[in-house]
Amino acid sequence: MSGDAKIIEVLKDAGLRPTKQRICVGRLLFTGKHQHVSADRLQLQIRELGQKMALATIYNCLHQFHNAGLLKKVNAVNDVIMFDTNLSYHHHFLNVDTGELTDINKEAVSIAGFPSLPDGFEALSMELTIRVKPQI
Amino acid sequence: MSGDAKIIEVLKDAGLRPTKQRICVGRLLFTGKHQHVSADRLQLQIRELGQKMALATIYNCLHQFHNAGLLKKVNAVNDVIMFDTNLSYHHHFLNVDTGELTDINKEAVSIAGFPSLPDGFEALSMELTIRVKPQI
DNA sequence: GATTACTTTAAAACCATTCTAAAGCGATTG
DNA sequence: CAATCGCTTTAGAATGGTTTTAAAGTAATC
Repeated sequence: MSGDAKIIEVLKDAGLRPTKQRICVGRLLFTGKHQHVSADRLQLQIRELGQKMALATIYNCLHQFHNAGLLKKVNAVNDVIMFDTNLSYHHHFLNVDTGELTDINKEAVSIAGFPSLPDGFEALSMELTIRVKPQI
Repeated sequence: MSGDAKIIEVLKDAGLRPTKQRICVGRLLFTGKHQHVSADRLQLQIRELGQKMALATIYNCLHQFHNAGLLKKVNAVNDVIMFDTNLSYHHHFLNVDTGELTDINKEAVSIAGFPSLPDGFEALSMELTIRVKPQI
């Protein structure tokens, strides 16, 4: 399990105990390839590995990872909370049929002119969503 | 009720029977001033008028108005479906504390460069959301 | 005015997410 | 290594926004 060592380190650095469950979720998420996940889909993936984990635990993990800055929360889609392993500033295509998100190449879009914020407010983040659907 | 005549016309043009309930909701929505509403908030407004309407009816109205092109659906906020009476292309500030949406002046932002879509997909809409919160 | 089709309604169902409180486990200490 | 302490996990119940259901109501048509 040399792969787990890295994940255990990441968890510890984030101030999270490296429990069996967090390591399992971490292994699925931090593969190097960015992905967009929901708790539900993660549970399926875990089941496919022959393992079992309470949905509440998966939600716990995702929120803890998010609070630790290991995941980004993206606009919920069809009432489902989605997390993104790509932490850098970027935008998304949203397939309205499936709810699937795809990263938009950062260079492909640029937002020109930042609007002045309402008085007394500060900006936290900014995200462009392009809703797409398969052509008929 | 000379004001209602206009709303009845709008409903008829949309192919919707001008029922008491649809007229009531229409009167609250199509005031000339754009707004962002949820079913819940609409029900409160209706109650304040001393009227009563099943929540399911309000949801029905909102979806029917949306299907008829009288309302735009905007990104759900805190698991609440929001509708926008401003049909033109524009963007939003989202107050993360309250869920309140505010239109961004169209001229204040411009999106430069449209990314090429995934193969076989067509774009439906595009929306920029700037998450804001009150300064401490 | 009767018929017909569409609407509204209250209540139940739904479903993603969160909460609860009891059992489990990781770390620390001696 | 064993005992302890506090954080975690868990199953199941609760929550809350939205949708469905099926029965009663109402707009339009003839």
